Amino acid sequence: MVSSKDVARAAGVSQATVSRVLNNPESVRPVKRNKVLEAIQQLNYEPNLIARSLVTNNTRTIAFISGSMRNNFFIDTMDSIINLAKDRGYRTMIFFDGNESLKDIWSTVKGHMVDGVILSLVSMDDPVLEDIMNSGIPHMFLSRRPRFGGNYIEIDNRLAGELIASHVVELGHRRIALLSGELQYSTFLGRKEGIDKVMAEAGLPLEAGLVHYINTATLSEIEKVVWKMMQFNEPPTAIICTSDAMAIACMDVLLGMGLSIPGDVSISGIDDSKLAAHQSFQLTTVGHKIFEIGEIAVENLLEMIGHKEIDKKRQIVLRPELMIRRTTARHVE
Amino acid sequence: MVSSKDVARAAGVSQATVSRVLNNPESVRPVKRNKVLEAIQQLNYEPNLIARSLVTNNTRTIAFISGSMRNNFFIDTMDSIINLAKDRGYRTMIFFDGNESLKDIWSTVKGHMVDGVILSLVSMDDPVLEDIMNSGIPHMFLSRRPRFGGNYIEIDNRLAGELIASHVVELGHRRIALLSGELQYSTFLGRKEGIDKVMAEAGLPLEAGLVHYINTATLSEIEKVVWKMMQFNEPPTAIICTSDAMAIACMDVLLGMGLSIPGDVSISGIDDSKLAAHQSFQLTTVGHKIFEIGEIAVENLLEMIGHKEIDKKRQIVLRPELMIRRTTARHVE
DNA sequence: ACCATTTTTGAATACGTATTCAAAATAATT
DNA sequence: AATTATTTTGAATACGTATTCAAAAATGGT
Repeated sequence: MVSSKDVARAAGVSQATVSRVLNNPESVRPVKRNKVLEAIQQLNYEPNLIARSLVTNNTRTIAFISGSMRNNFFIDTMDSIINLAKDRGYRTMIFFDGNESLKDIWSTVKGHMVDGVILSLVSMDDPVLEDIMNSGIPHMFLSRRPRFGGNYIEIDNRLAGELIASHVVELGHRRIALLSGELQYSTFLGRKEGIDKVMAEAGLPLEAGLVHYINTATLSEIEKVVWKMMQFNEPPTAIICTSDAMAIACMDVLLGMGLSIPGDVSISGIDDSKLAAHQSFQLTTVGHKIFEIGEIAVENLLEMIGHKEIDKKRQIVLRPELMIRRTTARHVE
Repeated sequence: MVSSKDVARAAGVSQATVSRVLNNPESVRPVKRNKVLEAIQQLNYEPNLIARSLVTNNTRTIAFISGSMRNNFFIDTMDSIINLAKDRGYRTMIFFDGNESLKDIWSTVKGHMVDGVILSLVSMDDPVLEDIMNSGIPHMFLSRRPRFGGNYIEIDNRLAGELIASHVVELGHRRIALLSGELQYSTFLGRKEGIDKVMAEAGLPLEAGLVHYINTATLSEIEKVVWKMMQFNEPPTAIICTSDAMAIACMDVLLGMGLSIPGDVSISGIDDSKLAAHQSFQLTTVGHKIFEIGEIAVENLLEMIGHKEIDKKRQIVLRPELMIRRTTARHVE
């Protein structure tokens, strides 16, 4: 691999001068500068960003710890994060949970000396959160956040739950099922609280057999669970899913069983991912423009990286809206 | 940031010993080893992977130059690539085209000193391909490949085109439209050739007004184009799209116009992305297990990185299968 | 207890870059 | 032309790690 030393030799200057041509071209006289530029062309030289990072102590890279691409929420946020970061001159490294713990991912992220991190996949009480918040590495939690503290952006999950539950209740449904994510995640806890509140007020507390907690990383239980529920003497007439991804998986199962949506059963999600709006789904859901969530996360992160208002607490809660589409309908006996 | 020197000082050993504990623990006596491990714990030390890469000259990172996440083909391949690479101990950096040229992306990739690259987004005659193939950096082209040479994995695109066109023709369609990707990409060229062949043999050469070349990065023209075609006196009764992503976007437009699929018009894709199989789409398409494509690319790349059969030409062509689902139907006058 | 081997250790160095500091070259002023 | 101020340059160094090489320590055999 050709290095700046090779360029220096070819151009008859010192390595320092080559470095200057790269980082501060005006500081070197045109004659030499051109010689260097020629040599760079000639040798097809590309600066070693690794070595550069070592000395500058910044990588112009941010990390995004994301959930699986099987979930369109993460696709949408990832897309907006990568694109905005790129516009701002930053590269994004993507990390998935897989089966490693957050602790292991965090080790790797720290090792990569990224300038900042966006985390989308933390449970509320993970012991490593303390480390993360004290690490001095700028961070934004996106959607899922610690129980206490941290910089985060999320939608008002409680409200989201209330909006969707009210909608379903108002449509006259009484046997309502809930497919929830695991409650160690702030997102799903908040959503469920909102739903519980509305259901209680409506005098329709959720029945045990109709509430299921799904592993949102794999969604693997959904098929079995939905299939089973629909075999009941009185199957649910509506299934509230606390994410679009679950709703879409759920629809796949129901349609596969030959049921019609919303004829036989109403389905709803939460997130308002891009896919939910597709004419083939027209999923009723609640959310806030997803791309905006990702962008706000990046904007704030870059502010912190740039030391702007460094100690301002960044805890942003967006107000979600109900998107009534075509997977929910009035219940008729 | 705490370095191995700090650990060394705390443990009362040399920095070299700390390094050894990390990379070859058996080579240091248990007494010292434990002291070092304690100090590591104590100081919450994390090795600087950047610095490590600089000296080892490998990053245990591969790059994936991908198309936009708006296209499910790339989501599926990305997912399988990242996961398999992770299992093998490699991290994946994702690069998108955005509006930079492949040349610029390639510069960045080279700067990051990745151990290998998977490219999914090259046109056949891009001048930078020469550089890439001569760079000495192990590479695999995935799906899209150079006109000549290179290591690649793809499906038999010509056959894919033939299969889908035959299917549509056999269903009795005569006014058939084609939504093709741009022909500078091997993928779309091959697919169109297969389609053209079948259409010619059937005595149904494609009419000018019914063939459109779509910018597959944005898909932005699709709405206008489809809308326009459907206003014709004799609109097409089938639209062949040369990617699932186009087909799904196309369906969105048609359904939005109030048309029924396949009642009013048959739609087909190519790729067989996961999403195409969803009950809400049931898209007729042709392809080969996508996850396998990604995995084969990774396997081969890692072989090259590990210098196994280093100079073996890796040009793999998979045989696609026709997946008849529910978006195509017999044409009745 | 002695020497010969083998194992463990630390000092020094390399990786490729940016940056500091002092020297050299140029420009500005008299 | 001589002096001073300014700009441009190169040598040296630092970043944090892995590795080489020689010295030191431990082990084995007698």
